[in-house]
Amino acid sequence: MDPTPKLRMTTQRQVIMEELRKVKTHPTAGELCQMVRERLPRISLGTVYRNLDILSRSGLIQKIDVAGQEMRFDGDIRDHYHLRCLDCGRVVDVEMELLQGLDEQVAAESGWDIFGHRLEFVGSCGDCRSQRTVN
Amino acid sequence: MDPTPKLRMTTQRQVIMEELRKVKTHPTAGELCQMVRERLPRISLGTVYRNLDILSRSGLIQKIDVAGQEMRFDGDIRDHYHLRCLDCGRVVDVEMELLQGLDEQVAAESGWDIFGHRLEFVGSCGDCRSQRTVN
DNA sequence: GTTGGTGCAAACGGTTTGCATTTAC
DNA sequence: GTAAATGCAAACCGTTTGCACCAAC
Repeated sequence: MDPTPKLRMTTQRQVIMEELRKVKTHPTAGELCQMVRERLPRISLGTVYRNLDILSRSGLIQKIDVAGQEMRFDGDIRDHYHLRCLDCGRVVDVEMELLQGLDEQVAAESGWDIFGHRLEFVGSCGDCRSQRTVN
Repeated sequence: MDPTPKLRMTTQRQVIMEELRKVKTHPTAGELCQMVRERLPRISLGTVYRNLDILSRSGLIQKIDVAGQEMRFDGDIRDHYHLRCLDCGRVVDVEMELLQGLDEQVAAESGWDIFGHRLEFVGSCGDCRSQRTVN
């Protein structure tokens, strides 16, 4: 059965977590791999993916699969919402209270078990907007 | 510059729209291709993708890129929220009022232009839940 | 010493694209 | 007749996986 194989804290895993916690940019696996390579030049992208998967399953980081985009990762495990720029793709946190009662409302209406919700705002960040008005 | 090439209503495009509007299941491109092939056996998946892209850009259908999943398409173009089953992947509509004022609130807080938001509930549908309790 | 982890490269799967041919207008 | 659309197959790209070697415990 092998219920929960015990995690080993390897150098790679350690550094991946540290680098991810260091930034607020919600990097993709590839971006994070680049960051980690500054300290561990021989780390492979496959290892980064494997660790990001394990760490998010363990609840140590968050996988934020932003709609229709490359997967991104967040060292901040508190539940919060995101805002995505349609022009440059960057993702930032939204400072906003969590919406209360919605999950219960949808559970009652649908008859499903509701685990939670994902709210994502889409727009254009200041930088991209000003570039667009130039054109 | 070629600002907006004029759309031709081909048989393929017509049938793709008809089949998509016929169902409430938010099919993937592959699923829709299968459905369309009942009527046009020689249609290619590439054509389906191209048409889905064109139709959604034209606002005739909706692309619902559910986070981290295969892309799905919706013949219903009214703004509405979705509910996804984590076990079987199906996506259904949520009967719920649109949340008012959130976009303005986030725009004010962030300084971005906000185009809208996407709200997606995740849970387990009745079928999958009952299967799980069996195990 | 055991077993989980790593690096590498190949495979995978959804999506996009190049191109010669067909079709709507 | 012309430009847009099609079918086909290959390319693309993010992600996963198989495997031999390595390292945490």
